[in-house]
Amino acid sequence: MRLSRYFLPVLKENPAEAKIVSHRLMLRAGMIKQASAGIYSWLPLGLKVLKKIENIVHEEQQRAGHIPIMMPILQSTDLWDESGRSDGYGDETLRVTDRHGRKMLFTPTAEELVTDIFRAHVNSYKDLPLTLYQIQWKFRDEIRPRFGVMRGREFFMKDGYNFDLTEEDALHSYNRHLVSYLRTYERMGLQAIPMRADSGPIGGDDTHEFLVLAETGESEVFYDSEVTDLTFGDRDIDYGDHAQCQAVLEEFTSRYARTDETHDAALFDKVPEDRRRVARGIEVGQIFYFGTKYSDALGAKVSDQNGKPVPVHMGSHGIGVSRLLGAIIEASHDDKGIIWPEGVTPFDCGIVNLRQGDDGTDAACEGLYTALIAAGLDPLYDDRKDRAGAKFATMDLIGLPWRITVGPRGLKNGVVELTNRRSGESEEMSAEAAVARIVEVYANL
RNA sequence: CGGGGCGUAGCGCAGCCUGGUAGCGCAUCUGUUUUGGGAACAGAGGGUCGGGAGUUCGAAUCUCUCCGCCCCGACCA
Repeated sequence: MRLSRYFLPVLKENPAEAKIVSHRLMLRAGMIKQASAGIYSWLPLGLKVLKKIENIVHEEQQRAGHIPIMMPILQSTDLWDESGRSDGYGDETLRVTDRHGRKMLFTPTAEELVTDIFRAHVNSYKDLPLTLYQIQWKFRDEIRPRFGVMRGREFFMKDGYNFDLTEEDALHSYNRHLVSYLRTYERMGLQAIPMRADSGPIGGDDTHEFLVLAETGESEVFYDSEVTDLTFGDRDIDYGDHAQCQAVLEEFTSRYARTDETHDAALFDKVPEDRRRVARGIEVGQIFYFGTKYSDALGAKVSDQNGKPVPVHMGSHGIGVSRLLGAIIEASHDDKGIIWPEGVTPFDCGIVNLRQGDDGTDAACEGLYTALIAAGLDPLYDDRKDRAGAKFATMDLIGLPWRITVGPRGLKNGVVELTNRRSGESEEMSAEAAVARIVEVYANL
């Protein structure tokens, strides 16, 4: 993309309403525009990152064998009357009445809808296990929306639902989700720690929340510092293997790590004192096992091996996709702006032309631009006739991980400058070498 | 919902107390000179001062009312 033809409305000054860094930077980098309290329009740069995160979530869900569907944003309240959860979300549920007087609500979560699909079409244990998921807009009429996309009223969420014949199978689904979530967050450059949590209105016995440590997090968290040493990495895992998934769950959840909802001071005291940590965290996901709560209420049964109808065991699992943008920025920024991890960056590399209009630098930049595109990358070329400082400030603000700077001085010696946003380190090399280096970085993701 | 605050140009703000018909910085547009870390000069455009009602000869300013937004708390991906 050539910046001169893009729509990137960056702000030099901080909007007054934004108090935390991720919100400020998203507004300043021209990623979002507030439409009303807790509701945002996604501008081109923000939408690009949102889609990248969405893609990673899709890929990891499907790698785990989960099947994408899409359910409506607006649903009838009938199913909620049936599940007995009409007031489950209370005033957070935004209700509307259509022209015929039918009561509808904006989907805050979709256990009822998905269970209705299941009961209509699945009748045999042979069709299990089944996990359906969607990435779709949700609406919860938060008492006090704040922090930009971190606590919006409208938000983009992946919500998945597993259906299993037995409790044992359903707990494997739970574990499988935990494993797939660990992979998902790591691909975005995030460490999200699973912590024992409270189940809230979804209900259920087993539940873990995934927390990204950040000073601006809304939850207080208590953990054994050893949990921060754990990484999933790129280990090979068979998502169908119960023992393997169970082992990962034990590896990542055996040490003390809880949110304030479930914190147990006596247990925490058993952690060696030098490893006890109290911090704040941002919730970016949660997994639940709730057995037959909804299948009983809604009559979601299958015939078992003996031909007897039995209610299915279920769980539900969520990742806050739009919230993740805020969480990533909270975890990865400096005083100049955002620092995107390569996995989610809106553009792979920036090209800065220090002397726009100069035949030599123009030609060199065009060459780099086409070479990067030919290599399958997505560069952003700042071809505006602007001063260097302004271009660098924009690049730093929007946080692209790599930047190639092209100026007449370097070109005399046949070199361009390759800069890493995170380290700030620059290196001079030929244009070909710079392209090769960036290609290599993204190939290894 | 309880407590606090704000609403004046795209963004950040002053003016309000003590009424006299709107201003500053940034951004934008034009021109000239510039160009290796947010350029300089000259000029220009852009506002029913959140809406309504009232007081007054006269309201951004005083009064009432409605709306919107932000911050602290209870709730949540």
